[in-house]
Amino acid sequence: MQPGLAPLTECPCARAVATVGEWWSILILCDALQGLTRFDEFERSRGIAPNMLARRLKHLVESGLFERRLYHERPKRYEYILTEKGRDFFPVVAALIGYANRHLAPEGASLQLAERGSEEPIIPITVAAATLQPITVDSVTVIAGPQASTGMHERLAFVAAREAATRTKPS
Amino acid sequence: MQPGLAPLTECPCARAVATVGEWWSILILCDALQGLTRFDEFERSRGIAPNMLARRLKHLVESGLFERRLYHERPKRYEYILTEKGRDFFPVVAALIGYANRHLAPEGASLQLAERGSEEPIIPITVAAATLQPITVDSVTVIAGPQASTGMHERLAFVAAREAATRTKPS
DNA sequence: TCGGTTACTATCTTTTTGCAAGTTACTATT
DNA sequence: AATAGTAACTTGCAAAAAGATAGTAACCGA
Repeated sequence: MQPGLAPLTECPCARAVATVGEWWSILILCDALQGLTRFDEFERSRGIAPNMLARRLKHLVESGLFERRLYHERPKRYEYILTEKGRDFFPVVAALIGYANRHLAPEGASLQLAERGSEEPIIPITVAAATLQPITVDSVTVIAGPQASTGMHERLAFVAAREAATRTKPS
Repeated sequence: MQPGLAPLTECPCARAVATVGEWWSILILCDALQGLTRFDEFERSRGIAPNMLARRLKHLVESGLFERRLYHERPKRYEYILTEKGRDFFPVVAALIGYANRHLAPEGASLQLAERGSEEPIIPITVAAATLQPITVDSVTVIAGPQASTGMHERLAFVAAREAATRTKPS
């Protein structure tokens, strides 16, 4: 009755989580977006064990978020610089920082976003590109995209049915 | 020379990741934001093992993102409904979906955001609340918040120094 | 009474994490 | 020349977490 699981790899969230979804990857990206590039900088910044860091960096390089670049021959020294794909992850990190400062920092923020230059604090919000209307549960849903599989369509149909049912008998 | 690690718990990213940072939590939230509420709905939606699901749900309830509500006495049946804190995670999920559709779906999107009602597709962007300017690596930095510790200030000073250095000798 | 539903727990195996230590290849200092 | 330091890792191993499978408890409906 309920849709079989739409293949895990089809959901964009699942893909994102498979790429950057472990604990450390997000923190490493966060550091990188703040300008860190070198192995020992990441290592010391979070106190991550070097084997973990090596694994995560390898994965992130393979995923195309970092480029491993030789910056010094003899001895070979590498740094990890963000690709365009990596840099474009910033909005997600920004949204996460916004969320954390709203809900997970009752005593006040320790870190916030600011305009580069003026240092004017920024509060991040996620909006629809076309209308600039904020994205909320009440105003926005998900729909099938052009490449949606049959399974995905079934799943969305199921969710829509559930939603209609709860609206009839709200609480 | 380099700052000792600012305590892990102080970085908003680290807090967010500690709360919702595992693989499954984000996917469960994603489902919940689409309207699923019941144990077996989550279970079938992703094919998650029931022990895992129970653990994750417990954690999310303890973190205040879900409320476990009895919807049927005898036999006791519970559903998991999002709290305000849980619903406010939607912008982060939306940003993630946007990222995944841009960079991780070369063949095209299977799932996209849309206006509730009109079903008009929406592309999510993260902007500064005050100016509505998009948040990018080039235009936005992080600065210390009012509650920043000494360690955090040191860390940011280090990052700023690094950045100044790379600007002098760019590549 | 037999099967089905819902919401789990229990057990066990596999995988991942993370600490500690070691390695390689240099440069800089004494 | 010997020692110390830096940078970027790798290796080995114990502990923790994940994940598959199976079982339980309380009902309902035919």
